[in-house]
Amino acid sequence: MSNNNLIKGSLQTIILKLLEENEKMYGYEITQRVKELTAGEIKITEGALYPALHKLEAEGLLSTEIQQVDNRVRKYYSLTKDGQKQVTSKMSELQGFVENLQRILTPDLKPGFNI
Amino acid sequence: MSNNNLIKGSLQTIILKLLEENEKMYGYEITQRVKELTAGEIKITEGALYPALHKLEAEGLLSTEIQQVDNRVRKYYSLTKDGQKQVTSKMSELQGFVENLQRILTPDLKPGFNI
DNA sequence: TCTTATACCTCAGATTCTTATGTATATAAT
DNA sequence: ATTATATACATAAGAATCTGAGGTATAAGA
Repeated sequence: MSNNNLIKGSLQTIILKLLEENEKMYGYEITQRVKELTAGEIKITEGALYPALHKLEAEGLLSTEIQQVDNRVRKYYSLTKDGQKQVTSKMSELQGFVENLQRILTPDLKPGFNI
Repeated sequence: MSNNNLIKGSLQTIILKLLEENEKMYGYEITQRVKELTAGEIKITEGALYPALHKLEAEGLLSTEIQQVDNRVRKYYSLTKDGQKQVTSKMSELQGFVENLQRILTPDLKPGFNI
């Protein structure tokens, strides 16, 4: 509820990874999934999510498909081929960063820590 | 060397934690320590570091002390009492965020993963 | 009827970074 | 003697990414 400023830079990876697991999702669904997975501790704001989705689409990593559900419009996003490739590299980039972070912040457990 | 955009938000915590372990450090020393701890994978740029140090000092978390070493000026930073308190909360905030990130990104290992 | 939930969107402002630039001394290389 | 690299500080323009507020619209529950 206030540590969300740490998200910067990892939101794209979160979106891509969720779409790798789910085939297709719409924006609102993504916010709810993240809230659910983190017990409400991380809340993706719409002001961050939608611009991020639009950017990923503009970069060719996501494709969209509009559906009508109960008179409501849903915009489904799914990974393109380029997007599928990017998931892997974005994930290892983020994992590598987290490992480096642990190396800096927990100097006691240097050799092999489990993630 | 390009995953540095993920640092956003965690630089303050890195600085505070290093100072908790080292009593006092100067800016250039911090950049070298981080480079050394991460095998050169994370490079703190001066444009990011110095403003961050100044901000932490302005917030009363760090105090400074200038020293002359070989006709060169060094500005040593150390934790104030407030700074010492903040290290703990910033650290648990960051650890909590990383845990939530793992919950989102690695849905396979939900129960108890080691960090 | 009003609030909450669902579902999309934009935009001003804040924060935090990168990259470039500037100053200055010391040392190693050419 | 000069140039490049290392040490050591700093600022500033611009980019990227977020927060928070606002807007539109439908559906369901109080």
